[in-house]
Amino acid sequence: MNGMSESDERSANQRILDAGLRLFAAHGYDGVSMTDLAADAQVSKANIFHHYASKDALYAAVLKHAVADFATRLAQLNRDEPELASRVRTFVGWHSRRLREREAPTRLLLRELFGQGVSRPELAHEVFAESQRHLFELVEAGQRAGQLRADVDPAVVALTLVSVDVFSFLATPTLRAIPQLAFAADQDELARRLSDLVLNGALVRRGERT
Amino acid sequence: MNGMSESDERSANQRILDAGLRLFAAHGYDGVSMTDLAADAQVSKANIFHHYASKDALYAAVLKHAVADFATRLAQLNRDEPELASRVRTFVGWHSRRLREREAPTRLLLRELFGQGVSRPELAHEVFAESQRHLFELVEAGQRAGQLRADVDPAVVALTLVSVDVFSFLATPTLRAIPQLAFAADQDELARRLSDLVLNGALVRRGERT
DNA sequence: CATGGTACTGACCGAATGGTCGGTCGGTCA
DNA sequence: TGACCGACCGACCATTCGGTCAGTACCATG
Repeated sequence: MNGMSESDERSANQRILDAGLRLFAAHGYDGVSMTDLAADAQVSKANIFHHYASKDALYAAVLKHAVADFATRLAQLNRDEPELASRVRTFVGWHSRRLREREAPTRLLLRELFGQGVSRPELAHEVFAESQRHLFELVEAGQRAGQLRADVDPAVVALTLVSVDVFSFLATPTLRAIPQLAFAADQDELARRLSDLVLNGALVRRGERT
Repeated sequence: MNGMSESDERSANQRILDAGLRLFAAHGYDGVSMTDLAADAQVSKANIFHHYASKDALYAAVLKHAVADFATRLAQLNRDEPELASRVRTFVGWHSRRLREREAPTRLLLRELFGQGVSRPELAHEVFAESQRHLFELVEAGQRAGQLRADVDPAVVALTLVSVDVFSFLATPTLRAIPQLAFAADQDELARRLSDLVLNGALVRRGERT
């Protein structure tokens, strides 16, 4: 039995990692001091340096965990949905929801992806490329099935979908304050409207209606 | 004649503001020290405090200038372009280009917009809302002219266009490293493909081809 | 010439920073 | 039992932080 009085049975190391994830995600590398970290993890500052050689090393470890966490969950996309429109809608909603429910790792990775982090770009890079790959395949499958135009670049579709998801996630507070855009704070509503736009386009057409 | 030996005839105050813009945009509020600022502006640290009451006050001033700079240039959108498709393409290209050519203020404003700044959200908020308003009008005009579907929400179109622009801007280094997405680093190419997707949609249609 | 105001500086301050050190404690294994 | 080890801590260190202050140089107006 260790000395921890109540609850919080996690190892000190785990608490450090958790605190790092939460604080670095919320305030950025420079916005968090080792003293903050130690207090949040209920650990002595010296103990953090016992587990990690430097603040940089801790940040790197936190980032690595965030990446691992993300990568594991990426594989579970449902491929068996028959209708293409709902497959796209499902992906967008799922992606959008995941950003929010894993807010801390998302923020951390985005910072790296945007090159504003302490520059460990390769990691975030991998995660992003992976999620894009999934979308490429989805679109290409739609093209092979003859449901999607052959002359649209799958990359534009993929880029568009995740861009809107990411932007909506990051700008949520602002969007909520603009009545016309408030819908974007609801992931399902966003998925519905966005996939409709991307699939059907904004121009009027001569023929049918979906 | 002041003591400045060569070139750099700008006032000290202006140099401070410029340094603040550049450094805060690149490293964030916490990532920049007053000593860094002073060195970059070729001014004594005490002089900065002579012009601005605190680091916060300087940051606020820098942010205000960035906003002003942005707002002035926003009004010059060409409304006389007859064809709708090229109007959209023009807007996207122009917007995307402007983010890049005004990189520092853009980064500063985005940080605020994403709520990761020192929380002065109202300012960035205004700028964003304004650019969205322009797009709303563009789309609504298209709808009145019968060129755009009446049942698409102008807000989704607007959100989509700026989302992709912003994401492409922020993630440029990453995008360049992914062959399929490298096109997004070229603003004109991005404008072309994005506006095609948003206007025409990805689904195959029975009738014509654009 | 005095006077006063503004731009500007070097030297300095207490607090906070990332990081170190000597040492305690509880367990493991020979 | 005793040697050893990793987890852990309080106290401490040099440096840097944002900010202050007394004073100088310069220019305008009386």
